[in-house]
Amino acid sequence: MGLAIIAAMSPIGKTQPTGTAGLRDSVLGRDLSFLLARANALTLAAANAALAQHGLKARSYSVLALAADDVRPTQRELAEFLRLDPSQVVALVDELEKRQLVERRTDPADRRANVLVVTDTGRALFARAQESAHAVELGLLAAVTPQDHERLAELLRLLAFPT
Amino acid sequence: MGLAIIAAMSPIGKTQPTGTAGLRDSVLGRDLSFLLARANALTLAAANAALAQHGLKARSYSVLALAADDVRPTQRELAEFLRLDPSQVVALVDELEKRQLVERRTDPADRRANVLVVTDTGRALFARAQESAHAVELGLLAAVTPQDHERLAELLRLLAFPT
DNA sequence: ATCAATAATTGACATTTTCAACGGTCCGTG
DNA sequence: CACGGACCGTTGAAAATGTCAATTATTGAT
Repeated sequence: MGLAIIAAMSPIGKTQPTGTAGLRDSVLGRDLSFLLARANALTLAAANAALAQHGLKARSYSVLALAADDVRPTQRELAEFLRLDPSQVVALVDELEKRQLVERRTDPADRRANVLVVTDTGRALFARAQESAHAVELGLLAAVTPQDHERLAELLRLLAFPT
Repeated sequence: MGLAIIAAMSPIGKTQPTGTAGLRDSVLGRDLSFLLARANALTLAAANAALAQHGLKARSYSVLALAADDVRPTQRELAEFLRLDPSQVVALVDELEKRQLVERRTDPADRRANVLVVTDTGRALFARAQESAHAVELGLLAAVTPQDHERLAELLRLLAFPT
C-alpha cells in the first residue's frame, strides 16, 4: 500500500516534459496502432515531398509502380491492393493516362476490365521517381540496420496481408 | 543468354494470379512505405470499427487516452504528437468536452495554453474502449509472436520518433 | 435466352486536410 | 515599464480524400 502510493506519486526520475517528449511514455505511446499510424504519417509525408518533383504523390506513384511491373493489373485489383475505392482508381488512372505514363487496355479475357500498361515515358519517369523514393527511405531507415529493415518488412507483411 | 531469355519469359512456377495475389510479389509489394501504409489502413479500419460502439474513432480515442494518462498535455502538444493541425485538435476536444469526457483547464504556467484533463466518466469510457482496442489488436497480431510484437513496436518507434 | 453478378464510370455527399487570419498571452529588449 | 515579435487556441474557408448509390457493358451460369 505504501509502495503503491509512492509509485503513484509524481515521477521523480522523469525529466519535466518540456515539449511532446513526455507523451512518448504514455499508454498511447506504447500502442502499436498508434506507432504504426505515426510512422506511416511521417513516411508518407517524406515520400510525397520527394515525389513532388516528379509530379507524383504516393498514390500515383503506387499505381505507376504496379503498371511498370508487368503484372498487368486490372483497376479492380489496384483498388483492392491499394485499399482504394474503384472510383478513386479511375481518377488516378485518368491523370496518369493524360500524362501518357500508362495506358488502359481492355482485358481480352474479360472485356469489362481494363488492364494497366506502362508506356516508355512512364517507365522512365518511374525509374527516376523510384530513385528519389529509395533515397528518402534510406534516410528514414538511418537508425535501422539492414537486417532489422528486412525483419520489419517481414512483420509488416503479416499485418498488411493477413492469411 | 539462353538462360536470361528463359528467366524473362512467362513465369512457369508462379501460379496464375487469379486475384490480387500476384501483386504482392511486385516491386511495390516489397516497398516498406507501402507495407506500412497498408498495415496502417487495415489496423485503422479495424480499430475504428471496434471503437464505434463507444462512440469513438481512432482520433478521439487517442486524445482521450492522452488525457486519461495524467500527462496534462496542452492542445499544441496533442497536435504535434498526433500529427494533426491545431484546428483539428480544437474540434476533437470540443466533441469530447461536450460529452463530458474531458475538460479544458487553462495552464496556470501559461495562460495561452489549455491543458486536457479527463473526467471520471471519461476515464471509465476509456477503460472500456481500451479493452475493445486491445482485443482487436490481439486479433490483428495473431500471426505474430509476443517477442516479434515487441520487436515490431521497437522498430516502429524508431520510425515514428526519429532521433 | 435470360438473369444475377461484376468492372468501370459518374456524380453527389461527407469527412479530413490545409491555410490564413485573429485575439489573447508570453517574454526579451530597449 | 512598454514595445514588439512569437506563440496558443480558435474560427472559417478552400482543397483534397473518402464513401456511396446508380448506370452501362459484359460475363458466366442456368
